[in-house]
Amino acid sequence: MKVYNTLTRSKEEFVPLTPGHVRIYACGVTVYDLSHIGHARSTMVFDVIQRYFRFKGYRVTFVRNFTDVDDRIIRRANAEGVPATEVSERYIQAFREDMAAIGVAPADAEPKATEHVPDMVVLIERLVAKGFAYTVDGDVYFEIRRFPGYGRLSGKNLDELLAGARVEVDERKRDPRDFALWKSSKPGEPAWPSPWGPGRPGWHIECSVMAMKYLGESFDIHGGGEDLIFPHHECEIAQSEADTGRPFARYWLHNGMVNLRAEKMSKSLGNVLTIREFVKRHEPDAFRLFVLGTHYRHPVDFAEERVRDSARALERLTRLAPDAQARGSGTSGGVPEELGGFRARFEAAMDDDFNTPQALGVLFDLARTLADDRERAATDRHVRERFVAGVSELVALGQVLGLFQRARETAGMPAEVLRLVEERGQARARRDWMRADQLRDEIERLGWSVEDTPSGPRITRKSV
RNA sequence: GGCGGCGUAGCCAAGUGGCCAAGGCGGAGGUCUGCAAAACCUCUAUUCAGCGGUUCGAAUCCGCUCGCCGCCUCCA
Repeated sequence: MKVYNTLTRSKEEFVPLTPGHVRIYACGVTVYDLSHIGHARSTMVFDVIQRYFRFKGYRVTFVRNFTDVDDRIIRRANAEGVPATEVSERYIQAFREDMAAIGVAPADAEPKATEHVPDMVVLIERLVAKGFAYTVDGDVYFEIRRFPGYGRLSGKNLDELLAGARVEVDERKRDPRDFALWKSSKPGEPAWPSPWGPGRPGWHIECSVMAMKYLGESFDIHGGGEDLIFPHHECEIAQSEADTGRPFARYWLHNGMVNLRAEKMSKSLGNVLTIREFVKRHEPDAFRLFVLGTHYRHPVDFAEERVRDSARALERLTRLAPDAQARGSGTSGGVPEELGGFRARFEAAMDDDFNTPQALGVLFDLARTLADDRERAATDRHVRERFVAGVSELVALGQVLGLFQRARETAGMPAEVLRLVEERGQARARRDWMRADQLRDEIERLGWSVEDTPSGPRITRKSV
């Protein structure tokens, strides 16, 4: 299996530190507001990576943190006149709901920064003791010059970094590029006790501490959005390795951004679409297909129209079996030999740095074969058996990507719609076509559509 | 300015030296059908931003040009 490692800027053969066990840390969100679809993509990408390792038979320990101490959280809390924890808890809850809505599995551990402050203090103390950090007026800074590897991950040249520094120079720092490990808190800000006085941790230190606490001083994969490469991940490496003297994460994986109107989606640009808003209009699996249709390292331009294309593509897979989306139908007995090639191709694609677009291509190829089988299933027993086994295989492979986790939305179908559908069925039975068409129109008005198939009416929610 | 990436059919998107350049959406034709759909089948890039070069052979390697994006500041 090969993965692209940002550290070496090349695809490398993946070999876990402990045979058979993969340890992954993915940077989560800062919980100061609702998460948007850019967060959704990043989270989903690592969800799929994690799922794929399990599919390959690895034991996986997957950690995704919450940053719940941050300037923006404090600002919001002050604006609302509530404690910071109220803001962060609200959005942690929202994040979990959003992730559940789009089928992202919870991580094995989802630690919060505020629950690990004492551990951070300990690490900072050690960095001070070892001469990598210094104290100024209750703040503690990491002295990047003391860590020779600084800049390696992001490919930054230290001199150029200094020249291009756009941050206002803090005269108290020994070097403008030094970053905060600990910030003394002002009145009204959350504070924790420390040898340097009450304060709160800098952003980067939390991930170092939580990653090492849950995964060990060295672990396999550290992931996040590519916008975190510098300075966040660069600083994590410096802090961690300065202390342990050992390699921190061995493979660094970064996902591309979600753009809206050709620009990176971000709060500061005001071009965000929240997950919450998104799922009102689209099926979760349509989003998954949309996201996985582009390789994770590439940027993806968001457009409603493209999600609708994905929704139509999804139909191609789900129409194969009315129950294709039913949970649990993914377990299959024997897969006929002539279908074996699909799984092999699927794995080959995924083994190559999680090439989900190619893996999806395999799924669509399989779907085409099965569609043809279905047409001929009525008259050929062998073909029928192959079709049934093939659909199981399709569902099984789709589930590796996190697709088909829940039954189609008919569960949320209003009783009214159900009643109209039944009435229409009766009208059709007496060949009262006029009444049947009239009922179909009524159902459409309620936001659902009916299609007649050999096995009965198929009701789906109309998307937008 | 520094670093990194991208430019493949109407749209989206794989492919990074050699069978006919995956797959999806859209489109065209056909089969089927109360109707409408859906489904199914077939077709839809002599060509990979442009120009040079290396090679028996390049979308894939090298150089230049043009266009776009990200990071260098909080950011998934």
